This record gives sequence, C-alpha cells and structure tokens, in this order.
Amino acid sequence: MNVFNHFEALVRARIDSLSAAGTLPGGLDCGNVKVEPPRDAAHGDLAVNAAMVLAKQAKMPPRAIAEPLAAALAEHPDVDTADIAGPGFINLGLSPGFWRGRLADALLAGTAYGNCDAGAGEKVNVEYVSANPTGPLHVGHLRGAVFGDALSALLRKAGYEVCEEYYINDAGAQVDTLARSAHLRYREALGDDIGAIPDGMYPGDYLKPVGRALVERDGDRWHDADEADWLPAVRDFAIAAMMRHVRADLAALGITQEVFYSERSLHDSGMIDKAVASLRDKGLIYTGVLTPPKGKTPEDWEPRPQMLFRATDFGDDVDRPLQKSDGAWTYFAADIAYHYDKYTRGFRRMIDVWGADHGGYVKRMRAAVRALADGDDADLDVRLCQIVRVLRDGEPVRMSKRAGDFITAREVLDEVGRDVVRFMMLTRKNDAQLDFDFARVEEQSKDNPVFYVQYAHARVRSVLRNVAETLPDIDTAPDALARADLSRLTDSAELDLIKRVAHWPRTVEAAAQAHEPHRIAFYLYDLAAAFHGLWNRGNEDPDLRFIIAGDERLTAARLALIQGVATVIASGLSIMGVEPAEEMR
RNA sequence: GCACCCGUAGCUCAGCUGGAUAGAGCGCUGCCCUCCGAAGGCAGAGGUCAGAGGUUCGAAUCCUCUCGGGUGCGCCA
Repeated sequence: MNVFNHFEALVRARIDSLSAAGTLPGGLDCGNVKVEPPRDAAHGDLAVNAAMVLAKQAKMPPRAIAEPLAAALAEHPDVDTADIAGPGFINLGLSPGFWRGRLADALLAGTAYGNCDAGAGEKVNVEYVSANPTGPLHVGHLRGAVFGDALSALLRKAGYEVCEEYYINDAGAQVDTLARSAHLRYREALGDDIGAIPDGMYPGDYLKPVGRALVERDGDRWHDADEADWLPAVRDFAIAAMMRHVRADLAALGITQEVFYSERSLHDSGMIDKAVASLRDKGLIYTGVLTPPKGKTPEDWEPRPQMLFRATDFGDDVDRPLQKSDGAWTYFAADIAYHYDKYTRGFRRMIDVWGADHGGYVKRMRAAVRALADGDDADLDVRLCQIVRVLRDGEPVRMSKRAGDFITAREVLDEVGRDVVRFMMLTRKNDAQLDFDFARVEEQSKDNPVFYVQYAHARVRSVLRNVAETLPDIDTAPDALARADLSRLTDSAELDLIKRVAHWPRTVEAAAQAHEPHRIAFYLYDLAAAFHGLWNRGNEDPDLRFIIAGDERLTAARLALIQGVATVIASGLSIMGVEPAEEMR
C-alpha cells in the first residue's frame, strides 16, 4: 500500500462530503491537493496542503477550510491526531497500529513489496547503451547500461510493460572504417607487416583475434581482392564479432536486452522511406537551404539545398536535414525510422538513454517523435548520462580513445565486481558527473555506500542465524514473523524504522514516474543508516537489542522489524540488479 | 553567436516535480565496545541554495536577465 495515495483519496472524499454538506463550496478542483511526508517528523506522519490549495477557489481563509476538514479526518480510525499548523497545513498523526500493519505487508509481500500498478500495464520502450559496434564497451557505456537496466526494472515494478532495446549503428562510415581496420589485422594474421595503424583507423588490439578468425573462415581469399569486393564481407564479419563482444560484456553485467535492432535493416527494409513518407504526408518535408551556425562556420561550408524536416514546428531550433548531398540518408533519418518503428510496434512511451555528448540531439529527436505520432499521443524522454571520471588513488585516469587506450567495461567489472559497479553507477543523478574511485569502492567502510547497504542486510541475516541457535523455537520465516505481536514494537526508533519501511512503495512510484532510479540508491542508504542507528542503541541499552533471551514474543516482533528492513533492502537491490549479502567477508 | 545540462556546508552530493526551522557523507572537534558483527553509532561546529528581479498563501525548486563551468552546433554516427 502506498500510504500517501491511500490518505490522499481519503482527504478528497472528505472534501467532497464537506461540499455536499454545504460546509465547503461545491465543484472544488482538488488536483493540487497532496498528502506528503512532512519534512520535520515533529509535524506528524502526513502533511495535507488542501486548505492552502483550496483557499482561493473556495474564497475562504485556509483556517476556515482546515478546521472542518481536520475534524472530519480525525474521525478516521487510523488517524490519532489532526493538527492545523503553519500557514494551513493539516498534520496527521497515524496510529502505531496502522504503521505496524504496513510492516506486516512488507513481510508478506517479500521482494514484491513496493510493486504497484501506476503504469497500468502500459508499454514502454527503453533503449540504452546502443554503443557503436566498433570496439568493446568502456566505463561510460557502463553507466548507461546500468541506468537503463535499473530504470527498466523500476518501471516494471511500477506496473509498466517494458521492452529493452539496443540500437546497432551498423550502417555508415564508421563500420566501413571498422572493416578496413579489421582487414589490416587480417593481413597481419596472414603474415603481412602492416606497420603502425594509420590515423583514422581503429588501433585496438581487440581486432587482432577478428583478423585471425577471418583467416580461419575465409583463408586468403580477401588478401589481394579489391576493397569493393571484400569490404561488405569483412564488415559483416567484424560487426558480428564486435556485437558478440558487446553482448558478452552486457551479460557479465547481468544485462540482456530482448531486442537488438539493426540500423542497416532500416535501410534495407524500406522503413526509412516509410517514415519519411509519413512525415511527407503531414506536410513536414521540404527542400531548403540551411544557414551556417553563427560563430562557428565550418571551413568548407557552402549552401546547398537538402531534404529537410520541419523540426521547428515541434520545438527544435532549426529544421534538420534527412539526406546528405549525395542523396544518402542521414543518421537522423535512420533514427527517425527507428522511432517510427517503435511507434508502429505500439509504443507510445519511449525512453532513450544517451551519453551527455549527444545532448544537442535531444530536441530534434523529440520533435520527430511528436511529428510521427498521430495527434499528441506519444512522447520520447531522453535521459542523458554524464561522463564517468575514473579515479585511481584519487587521481583521474587518463583515457584516449584515439590511441585505443581506454578503460574497458570488462576491466572495471573484473576488478571490482558486478554488484559494486551497478550500485556505484546509481549513486548520482544521471545528469551529474560521476566519480568512480577504485580506492573508495573497494573500501569496506561506510564511505562506500555499497558496503554500507550490504552490511545492513548482512547484519539482519546474522541476527537471524544467531537466533536459530539461541531461540530455536521462534519461526523466522517472514510470513510467520508477520503474525508476531507487532504491538510490542513501541520504541520511537522502532516506529521510525517501520515508517521508513512503509515509505518504500511511495519511493518506488515516485522514482518510476520521474525516471530516476538513483532515488532507490539514496533511499536504501537512508534506510540502512536508520537500521545501523537502532542497532547501536542496543549497545547502550540492552533492552533495545533484537534478541531478548527471556522474551520470545518480543524477540519475534523485533525480528519482524529487521526482516522487514532486509526485505525492503532486497527489494530495492533487485531493482538495481545487486545481490543482497548474507554476510560480509 | 545559438541550444541543452549544471551551480546547494571547506570537499563530494541529496533535496521526494512549489511546502513549514535547507539535509547526508567526507574532513574537523568531543564521545560510545565485558554487549546480537565498533566493517558501526552519538553529539558539535560549518549555508546571502552563484547573483538580481518576477510569479503566489509559500521558491533551492517555476519564469526573465546576468555571471561562472560543461556539452554540442549541415553532407559523423
């Protein structure tokens, strides 16, 4: 249960009742009425803003609205207190029994706790990574990969039907360059001295095995052939090899997108023609001449007529070309076709995860999606992931893609492990730069948020193992603990922890709606901190320890509490794709 | 020149789509282990939310402008 949605509905119902009774005017718009946790816990459990929001349209002072509404809310059995405070807030205090019931919810639901149907089964397409098939994934891709995967899991948890995709840029000049680079390695494998890799080619060693494998398959048949003859074959071979590489890297991260969509297939299938025809039917295609960008005119600029898309009709700054001067489609044209294909497959909500260096591309892509949609029924959200700065011993690690010298995703994974990578990549908002410090992520201390959250879970498991020996009569299965006498949980720190557990469904729903999986990481950190705090109070006050030797009923209640915490941590980590730890080593 | 993102404690960052006295971690100061894992916890100091206007019951959050940092700007993908 999302406690806040639950009481928001109650508030609206009471407002309607008061309107019907003539205490408040009728026809009030309650759209902005919200029930939220107050920033200061001293203000109670729920803050209701209704009186302030409705004051103007009701033509009544906030207090005059708040008083009858607070009185009506106070009659609800779960409401202990309803106070009017500040400029007109109604602060509700809920009964401890109500909160304890939410703890039982968590125990019975397990890792499904926090699931909701906010998405109502709506289809969402999440496209991420989509790295060019010209080399292995590097650390930057890792962030987009983790973000896209966690966002997908989050949206599923919130009731959306999610399709995860990878767009393969297997058309255009770069894959021809890949083919030529692979051909060099092919000749090398046949014994040629190829010397230094020329500028503009991909220099990485990862192409050497590709060259050898090509020799194995095709022998020397491409050695003396014309480029026009070998290029398509070598290109397909190299792309396939690179994509196996990429898929293996993603698999090592625990990511498996269900759709890998080829850009080349858009050209071959005529999908680009269809998408452009669709825009043409809407009168959004014309031939025109673009003006050069002010302050940065390219050296070789010359005005030329091009096929243009009226992106400015949909919020972009200039109209965008769909064809190059030689008549070939631009990358943008192919991307329009790809999104048109998503649209025709029934997706009205699309999310693309890109690197921040593609930020200049967002407006035109969103413009294209709106243009392709029939009416206003589709939307594209582009989430930009800022760069990851890799630090070793506090010093930035230099990376040069041109020299083939960059830290690969696999190197990072092998060194620190999947769980650490996944968690750390979500400890910043996607549009903030992220520092990945090897020294810090390997540290076993509270400086390291991965450890800190894992440690909380491990401590719970440790207590449960311990109780199995000391009080073996207690059934520690979660559903059994849910039936414990939770009214024994009376300390304010215990109730505070229960409330944090009960906030979980709201956190999931809000994070999903905002497309912000990092909120899960921050929530888990705060939950872990509250748990560690309660744990330590047991050091000072033995009565607050979880295991009370002479009181099995109290012990069971406290085990229920900490199992609830562990359940929520496991539920949150499952969104992030991280395994909860049974013990720390 | 234009567009987009960012600017919050000494440092790294949250801030729940506009709520009440702006929060964590690190660092600094002082405390807490005979005790379920101290790999932890508690307390203190530290802020003109870059700046100036505006919108309203109410702004770190929305709008405008200025300053500062990043990213990008036809025939690359």
